[in-house]
Amino acid sequence: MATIYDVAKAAKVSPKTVSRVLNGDAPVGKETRDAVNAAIAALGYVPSNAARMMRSNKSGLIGVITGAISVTSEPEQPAGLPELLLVRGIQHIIGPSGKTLMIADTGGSRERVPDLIKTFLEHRVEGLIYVAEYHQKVSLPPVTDDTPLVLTNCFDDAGTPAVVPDDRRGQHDLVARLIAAGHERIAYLTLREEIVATSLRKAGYRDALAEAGIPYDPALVQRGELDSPEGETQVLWAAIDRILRLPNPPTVFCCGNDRQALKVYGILRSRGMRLPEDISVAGYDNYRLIAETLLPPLTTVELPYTAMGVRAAERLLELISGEGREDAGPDIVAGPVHWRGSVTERRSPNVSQLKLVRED
Amino acid sequence: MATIYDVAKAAKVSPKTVSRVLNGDAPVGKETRDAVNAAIAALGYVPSNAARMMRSNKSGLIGVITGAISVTSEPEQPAGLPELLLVRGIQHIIGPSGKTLMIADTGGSRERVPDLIKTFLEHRVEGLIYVAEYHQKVSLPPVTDDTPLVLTNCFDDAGTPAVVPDDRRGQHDLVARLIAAGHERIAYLTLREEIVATSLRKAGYRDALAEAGIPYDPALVQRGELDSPEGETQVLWAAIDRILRLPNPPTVFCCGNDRQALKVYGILRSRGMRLPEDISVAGYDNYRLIAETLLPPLTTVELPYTAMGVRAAERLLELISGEGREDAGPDIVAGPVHWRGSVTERRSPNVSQLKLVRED
DNA sequence: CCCAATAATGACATCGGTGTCATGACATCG
DNA sequence: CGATGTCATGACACCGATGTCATTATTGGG
Repeated sequence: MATIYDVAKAAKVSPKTVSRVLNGDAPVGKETRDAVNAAIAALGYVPSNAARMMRSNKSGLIGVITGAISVTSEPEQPAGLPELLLVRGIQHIIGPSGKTLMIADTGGSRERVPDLIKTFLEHRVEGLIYVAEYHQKVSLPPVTDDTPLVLTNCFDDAGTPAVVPDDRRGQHDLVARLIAAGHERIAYLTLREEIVATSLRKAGYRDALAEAGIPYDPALVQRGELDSPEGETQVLWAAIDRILRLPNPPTVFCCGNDRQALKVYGILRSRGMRLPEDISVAGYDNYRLIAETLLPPLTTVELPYTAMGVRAAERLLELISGEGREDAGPDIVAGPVHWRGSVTERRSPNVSQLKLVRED
Repeated sequence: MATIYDVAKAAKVSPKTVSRVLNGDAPVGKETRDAVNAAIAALGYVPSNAARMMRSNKSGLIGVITGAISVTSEPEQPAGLPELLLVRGIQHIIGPSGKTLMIADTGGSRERVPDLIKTFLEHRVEGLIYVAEYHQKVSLPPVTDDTPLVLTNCFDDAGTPAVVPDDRRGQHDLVARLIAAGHERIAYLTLREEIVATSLRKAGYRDALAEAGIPYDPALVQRGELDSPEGETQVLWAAIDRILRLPNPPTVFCCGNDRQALKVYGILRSRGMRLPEDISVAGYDNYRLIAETLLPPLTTVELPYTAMGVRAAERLLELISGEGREDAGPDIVAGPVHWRGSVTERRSPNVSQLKLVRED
């Protein structure tokens, strides 16, 4: 590959002049500039980032660590889409900033993280973003002090800058909207207990009930997922069965996520119920491939992955430029409710009022 | 950040000796080695890839160009999952090879591709992989001769090394399996006509019919998708309605993809049909989130994205090492049929014989 | 016991750019 | 008209590693 010296020789100028043409950091005579540009084109010269970096000590690189690329476990799960959307949000900010994203994946095994960090440090990345597959607590090996780190979709005990979803508020907003539509008996099928989101969302569910003065009925809240994916359908079947046999059954099922809602559609229909005439269903995630494709389309809460990615990238850029503070606590990002045909309006809700709730 | 000189000073040796400890390319006395390692740890020294690269001219980087990260159009589509799986396959090969992946995305606009290529060349990537979102023909701007390029999920007129899915054979295998299960009236709901996959799969469908001596009935093949996502459900409704009103209706619907199959489930059920007792359904893609979650689980053909990524990375590594030929034509990768509960066995098929078909 | 091979280490040049400083040719101003 | 400033350009050192070659100490073979 041609170097700046080759170009200089071809254009009969000094290497430094070629450098000036490339960077425009000092005036260059028009004829000289043309000659240099011609030589560059003729030789197919592309400047070497490595050499440039040697002097400037600026790599222009941002490192992203994710498991999206090769998740081995949980085969039926969305498999990386959350991380994909997060990375998309990150790219949305990093791209225009002139920096380049380097993405590495853990290959599903957490032990590889230190290796990846080391590789990134060798490339002298200016900042690091760690992306988790679902909202969780993590503990990463320490990185250098010089290189800022932002956690996304996760947090740690050390108070590392983090961006997480507002699960509590999301569930609250959905349930509040259901109540506004006239639902009062609201069943809730949860995800696994250990998941951070589960407790937060349960709290949000109770918040909304309390606000509306509706008593909390534990019989309406059933676990719809096991630790292992085995026999999941049966668990869900049993949970739904228990709830529907209640003396005062619910008018709507809130599901732990859209995928669970997809299963619930099948189970309810196999029991001969019509959706949404006989029973309403709501999900969580706004996993559009499911939510928008299902018949009827699914009412759900958006997990604002893209927005979180945007926020994480912004925070990282602030930290790099020295503006941001390391200790500013986690950023909590809420996503909107998407109201679709899977929930009946039992009475016309005062939507304008709810919009205020949504936007405050 | 500490340099090799800092380490050398701290360990009271020459920089070159530190280099030797790092690379193990010449014998170093035990005491010296320990002293150097201690100094490295104390200073938190991480070697600079840029400086290393200056001498060796080996970047150890592989560039991947994809639209996965920020697809703007087609909101309901799988949105990048195919590319995600492809990248996973690529990573599976590149990671162990000791090289590092750099992933850049087009941000949905093809015009950015030349820019991305330039950025990669500045980083002196050793090879490039272009990943398309669906099987299609592309025409990329020329890259340097030194840097090998492999197209994945796409191909061009110039005969650039490429890896594409075997849509014809995939559809053939599925239909052959349906026939083996006793189905003879097989409806086929297609995707958009312009898509490469559509014509290939239609050919595969006819191949399988011909092999079994079943006459081709054009009335059973209906377009189930429009150019724009508007009114998609209506089109599908109409297509299904036309087919079901035939004097000799089908026993199974083959869908253009799993997402379409999800919609077809809803439509058939809203017509009061039971799945799979009254009618069978098959998909394409093996989009597991849908195929495994649906009730009943969906029979489908796998689009072997991961395998294609693996193959593309292998080919690229061959090209980089000089083994591979530039002109070896496209690699066509077939995926297996996944047989699940959405298709009834009308007669016990000779599966062992089919397995042979599958594995040859 | 001498010579050759090997171990262990360092000095120095080099990779491809860019920052610093110097230089000469004009242009402008008081 | 001389002093000063800007334009246009080049010489040279430097960033942080590593390849080459040189140097010294040690070991083994004949």
